[in-house]
Parts: sequence; C-alpha cells; structure tokens
Amino acid sequence: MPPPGLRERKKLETHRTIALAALRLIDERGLDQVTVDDIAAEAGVSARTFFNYFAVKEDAVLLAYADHAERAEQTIARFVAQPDGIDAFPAFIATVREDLADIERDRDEWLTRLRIIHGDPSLLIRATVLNSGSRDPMVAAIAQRSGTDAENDLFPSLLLAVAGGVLNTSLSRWAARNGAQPLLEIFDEAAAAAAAGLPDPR
Amino acid sequence: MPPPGLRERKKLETHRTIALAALRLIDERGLDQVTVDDIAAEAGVSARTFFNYFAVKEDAVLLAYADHAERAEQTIARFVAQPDGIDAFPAFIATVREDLADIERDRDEWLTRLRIIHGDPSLLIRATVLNSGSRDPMVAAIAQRSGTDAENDLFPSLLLAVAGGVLNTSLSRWAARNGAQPLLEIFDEAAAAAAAGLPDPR
DNA sequence: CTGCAACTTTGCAGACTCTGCAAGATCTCG
DNA sequence: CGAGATCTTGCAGAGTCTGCAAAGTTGCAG
Repeated sequence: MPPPGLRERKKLETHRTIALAALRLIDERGLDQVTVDDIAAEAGVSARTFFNYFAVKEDAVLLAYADHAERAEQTIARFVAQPDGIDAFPAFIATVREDLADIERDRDEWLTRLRIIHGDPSLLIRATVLNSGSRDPMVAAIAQRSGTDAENDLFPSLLLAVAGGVLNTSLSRWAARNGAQPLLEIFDEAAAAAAAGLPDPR
Repeated sequence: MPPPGLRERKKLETHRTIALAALRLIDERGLDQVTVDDIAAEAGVSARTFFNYFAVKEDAVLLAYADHAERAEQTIARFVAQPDGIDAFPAFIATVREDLADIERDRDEWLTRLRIIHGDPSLLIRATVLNSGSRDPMVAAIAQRSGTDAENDLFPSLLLAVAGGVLNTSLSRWAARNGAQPLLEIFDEAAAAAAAGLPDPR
C-alpha cells in the first residue's frame, strides 16, 4: 500500500483531536454537561464536522482511533494464525491478550475512558454496538478454526460472548483499581477461571 | 401488600399499551422510521406521557413490563434460595433458566422483540444498560454464595458476565431459528459448554 | 506550476428527541 | 364529599443529528 498522503494524515489527526477533546471535556464535566458544540469548539472544528467523523456524540469517547475496522481485521488475522493444536477458546484468549498491550500503552487515556464509561452506562451500550460490526467475521473465524458451523452450531457465538465477558470484566476491574494491578494479570486470572468452567474458588 | 388500586392498574396498563404499540410499529417499519409521536398516537396518549414512562424511545421496545426492578429482585431471591451444595455458577444458571419460562409464555412477543433488536444493535446496547441496574445486587449475591468478595475478587463479576453471555447467545440463536428449537434446549447446551470451559466440540 | 477532479469542511434549515414547568384531570382515602 | 396525591398534557426550549450546497484543500496529470 502507498504511503498515506497529507489528506489521509489530516483526517486521522482530526479524528484523534476531536476524540481527545471529547475525552478531556467529558472527563471533567460528565457526558450530559458537554454538548457537541463544546467538543467541536475545543477541537477547533465546526459542529457539522464533528458529525462527519462521529455518528453520535458517544462515539467520540469510544473511538480512540479512526482505523477501528482495520484493527478488528488484524485481530482476526492473528487469531487465524495461532498455532495448531490449541483449542479455539485458548487461542482466542491468547489473541485478545495481545491486543491488551495497545491499551497498556495508552494507559492513562484508557483509564480515563473506562472511568467515563463506568459513570455512564449508555456509553457501555454504545461500546457493545461498535463491536457488533466485527462480530460476524469473528464468529466465522472461530467456526472455521473449531470445525463448527457459524449458523448451526452454538459454539462460535458462545465462545465470542464468553470471551467478551472475560475481557469486559477484566477491563472494568482494572479501571476500578485505577490501573494498580496489571491488566494482563487480571485478564489471565479471568481467562483461567472461565477455561475451568467457573468452579467456586475455595 | 395491599391489592393494587385502580391507579396502579391503569399505570401498568398504559405502560404495556405503549410498549406493545411501539413493538408493533417498529416491527413493521423499523426503529428509525417510527417517531415517538407515532407511538404515542398509536397508544392513545400524548408524546409527553410517553416520556413519563420511557426515558428514551428504545426503552419502549425493551421494557415489556413496568415491574422490571421487582423481577430482578425476585430472580436474586430465587438465586439465594438455590439448594446448598451446588457451585455458584450452576446455581445461577438454574435460576436464570427458570426465568426463561416467562419468555416462552409470551413467545411471539419476544421473538418480535428479539428480531427488532437483532436488526438494530443500538437496542442491544440499551438492553445491556438496563440490566446494569440490577448488576451490583446480583454480583453481591453471587459473592455471598460463593464466599468471595464483590470488590476484591474477580469471580462474582466474571460469573455474571459469562452467564450473561450464555443467556444472550441462547436468546439470539432461538430468535435466529424463529423459535423452532426450544429455548430451554439451546440454553442448556450453551450452559453445559460454558461449564465445561468451552472445549472444542469434536 | 497549472488546472481539474476528488474530497473535506462548513453553515444553514429542519426533523426529531427529551426535559422542566404549570395547569387541569383523575384517583385515593378519610 | 373534599383535600391531597398522582397522572396527563401542552408548551417552550435545549440539544442531537441529517441533507444539501457553497467554499476551501488536496491529489495528480499534463
């Protein structure tokens, strides 16, 4: 692929500028106390331009990067490339685990984002919706790897749902502790418990 | 508790009338093609009254009954009353399983509702959020039963998240098959797979 | 470096969602 | 029956989000 031109770079930059402006303002005042006009002004664009980048206000908090779809594709590719001989669930967990590094990298930004989400469940809703775009391809990839059928077998969808639960619980706990405990450590514990079928801890 | 008076009954009836009107119109035309005014007119109330019952338009599709909170309390109570000697996860699954009977009872209504939700993921978001109200009490109940700590242990939150995944996957599959396969059958299969730690099916 | 095509930003008009408030209607209960 | 509580309604207004067309930028070929 050719190197991205100025136009492309400007677009990514504008996206990020708006997203960070939204994150900052909403963290300070709360979602309801920040209007689209506020965010646009803070980011130095018109309100109309805001909506060229984000379909709804909430998305500005959630879509940190413009290349959301590409990232999902890459995650799927890495999942497919996991070594043979591993069951689909641990393979999927291992794949997601790799993505957590991105989050640890922008640690404070993500802690802020998660704090905001925790404070306003309507954002949580939106986060689920955003992931739903990559849902079907993921289910298809899981089906292929596990030799099941995405339409007829429960397994692929269930695996994705459970893995999502593991991820969400981990992120939420990590944020609740304000990052004090390493995200990977929490995630590993959660994944192990799920893989064991959630027996009562003794 | 005293028998509910006329006022109380009217309120429940209005709630249900609006909810069913919304379900019908949105099933026909799609969420975006139905305004609050449409729903209010169909239900025979003013638009302002609509908002006295539902905070946002989407809730009219999702809140079939006005006694949402009470039902959640009852579910928790039934969970706490599950026989001793069972681990928290199977006990929770058994509790949720009992609630599925309510859904099978209003079968067509629920199939419609799930079809609408499937067509518009933003509703799925909202459904998650609505459950978030009963989240903390549920987590607390799970913590108590499993002898863990809701704040410090990952187990209770994780259990709830995984069980939610099992439920959502089951409902979604049931709706995808348009009710052809019994919901309980699907749910049992999903619960068994999760309890086994999601091994690859052979 | 010019000029055109493609794309982005912007303002504006307008539909729609949702809230606060106060008046009027309806229910409860003594 | 009558006072008080509760519910419904209309209205004004803030805010979200979309379509459209004008104006500004960028990419690229000549």
